[in-house]
Formats: sequence, C-alpha cells, structure tokens
Amino acid sequence: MLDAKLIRDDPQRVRDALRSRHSSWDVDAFLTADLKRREVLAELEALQARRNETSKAIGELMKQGQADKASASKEEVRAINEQIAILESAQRATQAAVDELLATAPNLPDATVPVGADETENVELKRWGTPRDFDFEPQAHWDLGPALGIIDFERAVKLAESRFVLLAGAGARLERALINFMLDTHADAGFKEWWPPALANTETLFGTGQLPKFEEDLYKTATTSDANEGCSLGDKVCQTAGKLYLIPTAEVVLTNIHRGEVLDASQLPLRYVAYTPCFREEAGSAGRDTRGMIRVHQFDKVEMVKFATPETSADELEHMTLEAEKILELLELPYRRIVLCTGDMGFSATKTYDLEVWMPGSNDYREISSCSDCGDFQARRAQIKYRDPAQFKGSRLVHTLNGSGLAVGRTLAALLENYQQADGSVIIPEALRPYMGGLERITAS
RNA sequence: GGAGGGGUGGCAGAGCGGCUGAAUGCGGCGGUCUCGAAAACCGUUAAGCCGGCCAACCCGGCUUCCGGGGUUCAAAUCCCCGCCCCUCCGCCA
Repeated sequence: MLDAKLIRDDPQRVRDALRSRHSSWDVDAFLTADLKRREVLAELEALQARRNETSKAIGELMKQGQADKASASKEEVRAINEQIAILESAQRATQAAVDELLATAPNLPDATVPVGADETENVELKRWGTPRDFDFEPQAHWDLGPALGIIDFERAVKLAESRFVLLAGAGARLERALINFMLDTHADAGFKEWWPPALANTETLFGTGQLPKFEEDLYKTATTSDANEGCSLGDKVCQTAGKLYLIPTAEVVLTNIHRGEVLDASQLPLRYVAYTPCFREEAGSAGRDTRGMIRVHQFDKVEMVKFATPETSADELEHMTLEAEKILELLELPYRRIVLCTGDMGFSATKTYDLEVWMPGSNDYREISSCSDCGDFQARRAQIKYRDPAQFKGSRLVHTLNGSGLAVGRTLAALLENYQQADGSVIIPEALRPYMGGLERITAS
C-alpha cells in the first residue's frame, strides 16, 4: 500500500512512477476521493465534539443533583446524534472509496530500476557458469523424466488435472533431496527455519498484496472456513471473507508472521526460510509452458523472507540474491541474473532480481528465482513496524523482502536437462549426493 | 462435537455507566548520583486520523480497550451476534 500522504503531497512523482510501470491507477481519482473524505470527516468530527461537550455538561448537572436542568441538553444530543448517524454512513462510504483505491495501487519502483515496458527491457546483470557443450541432442526434461520413469505426467492428470506433476522413485527422492539441501544451506547462512500453514486467510493475503486484486490467481474452492468472519479490513476486501486460500508462495505466510507487530530494532534484520508447497491457478497463462514442470498448479519452493530497516533493505536484497545464487553455484547450474524493468515488476515490489537457469532442452534461460525488496509497501498493509528508541520516537514501518531459494520443481527440471548423458541417464551433482543416499546417477529402471 | 473461562497500552495486569485514554508493575527514554557503570531515586512514555498554509516542535479536535449491532444524554464498563484464545471431556493422523 502506498503512503496516502505521499500521494497527496507529491502527486506528480507518484503519477510518473506509476506511469513508468505501466499502471493505469488513477492518481486524480484518489485525490478527489481523499478530499471528499476529509470534508465529510471534518463535518462529522465537529458534530462529535459538540455532542461530547454537551454530554459532559449533562454529567456535571447530574452530579450536582440538578437532573431537571439537563433535559433540554439531552434533547439536543439526541438531535445531534441523528445528524451524526447520517454523516457516519457518508464517512464510511468516502473512507471505503479511498481504501479501495489505495488497496489496488502497485508499489513505486526504486530509483535504480531500469525503465522499460515489458520483459524484453529487463537488464541482464551477470552470468555465471558456461552452458555445457553437448555432443548429442539434449532432451527436454519432459522427455527425460518419463523415459527414466521418475516423472509421470499422464497419471498426474488422472489424479488431478493437467498442469500437475507426479514424481516417482529417484524423482521423488530428488525433489526431497533438493528441499533439504536448500533448507540446510540457508539455515547455515543464518536463516531461521519455519514450517508454516499452507492455507491462509483474507487478512494474510491482503498483507502481502495478493488480495483484493489478484484473487483469480489463488485457489480457494473447497477450502472455505469461518476464519475470516470477523475480518477487520472493511466491506470491500471482506467480500472474500470466510475463505481460506492455498498459499501461492511461502512469502505470504512468512511475511505475515509479524503482521500487526512492533519489532525491536535490535532484532533486525530478521532472516527467515521455509519450505512449502505453492498453489497457483495460472489463470491467463493458457497455452504457455504447457509441457513439463515449469508452470504447474502445485510446486515446491524454498522461500526466504527478511524484515529489515529502511537503511539496510537495499543491501539485504543484494545478499538475499547472492544466497539464492549460492544454491545454483553449489549445484553447478549455469544462470544469469537480471533486474526487472519498471514495466515487468510485480505488484508489491520496488525492485526485483530474477535468476534464470540455463535449460538445454529449451536452449534458453528460464526463471528459477525472484528476489524482491518490497520497501514499506507490505509493511503498511500488514502493519509491521519497528521501534528504535535511540534513533526516533514511536515506531516506523519495516521493509520486507522475499526471494525464492529456489523453486524446487524447476531446479529438478534444470538438473535433469543439464546433467543428462548420451544414454539418457542423469548424473547427480556432488553437492546433492549426501541427500540422495550417495546415489551418483539416475538410470532408467 | 459437548461444558466452562477469557480477549485492555511494547509486555504483564487492574478497571462502581460520567472525574478512565485508561491504576500498578516491567520495559523504553531523559535526568540525579558516579571516574564510569550497576543499584537507587525523580521525571517521562499508546496508536491512527483531521485541522492550525508547508516541514519540525507544539496546539486543538475526532476515533480507538477483539469485530459488528443495540440500550443511554453518556459504554472498556450493560445487552445481543460473530471471531479468536485457554481449560476440561469426546473423537482423531
């Protein structure tokens, strides 16, 4: 959520920033709605002040035993209350209009983000490793996996529907090995491990920005409960209340761990990591990546989340990205890092690095991690603050960051393609062998 | 699923319907003392919003004691509904 005060004070800056990320969010509609809101509020508060004053006077009279003198004042307050009731509903409406607009505004890009229209204008920052030179035609993982008997796409469809994956034998073991390898690596680097719920309520998904704007991306069928009955986010957002959603990423739950809390500056930065399954409707991606396990409805991910002060969040983003890259380097998978341009960034991010791994089967780099600094955007939605008495009075919003470290299914696919041999077998990279019971090679069985 | 108890400030924990935005303790901040620190003592310390042209300080107002509704001139305090938490029982991976 953007700072309403910033929009009011410097609308042109906001207008320019939003235009650079190709948002159609209407700054002027907000300013108009906000002005209206303040007008109504001023009127309402004047009446409330009058009522409070009169009521107090009645209290004095009652105390002095002059109850008879109070009846005129009582009548006056009754009249004021009728007007207040009318203004209150007007105030609720104007406030709701402002909240609704605010809830749908994307974050502003950081000054260091390159300006661009779409993914073609993202900027490559580095490359690591050299794509292998094959002396045979490398296969895609959707051919390798089934041939090895470790991925079964057909039966996954039978169990659920298309875009689901069924792993078997060494494939299932490899998935589990990767999860443990990634968790151990990040934990060794100082990330605290968590095991969160895979379903989350409305307020949680509002906090990280998935709701109210992106509900169609989330799974919610057959998972309703009463958990949001007392939803405090206002009518518009709470139309979705009463539902639990399958999390699209652990970012959602890890970030909301501290929703509504005031942290102590001495705790920061907090570095968290968790493995969870992730669920995405993939609405609107019909026809894209229909083969293989690149774009599926359920996948595993090891996710990093940080809470940092505004002063350190830029640094923390660099370190988090390096931490994700560490996994690729330990697995010796060639990759590149790109910085997303303004037009390609996600809703909540001020800056995002994507890591793309080399996929010989597609002869291309494919996204395998996305690391973002969300600034105070999510912290404002989720009310996550910190206190630093030596530096300032009261509390301030923290900065939140998140990054995949890594998407597990895509890593598995990348391993198959990069480590495939002419005979169709796949070598296990050394870093992973301890997690595979010493297995050095997957062969057809 | 059944029975009971509870949700108050950063935390713990009081709170006869008006003098309670809220006692007290802890924590934080400032000070006294000290070479310095600890201890002790003194003071101070909730948030959000609106306004005072802008910003800091400050001043005024409104709202906020889980959420929503009701009673009343007046609600943290009374009534109703909901949510959440705790304890006991039942069932269960």
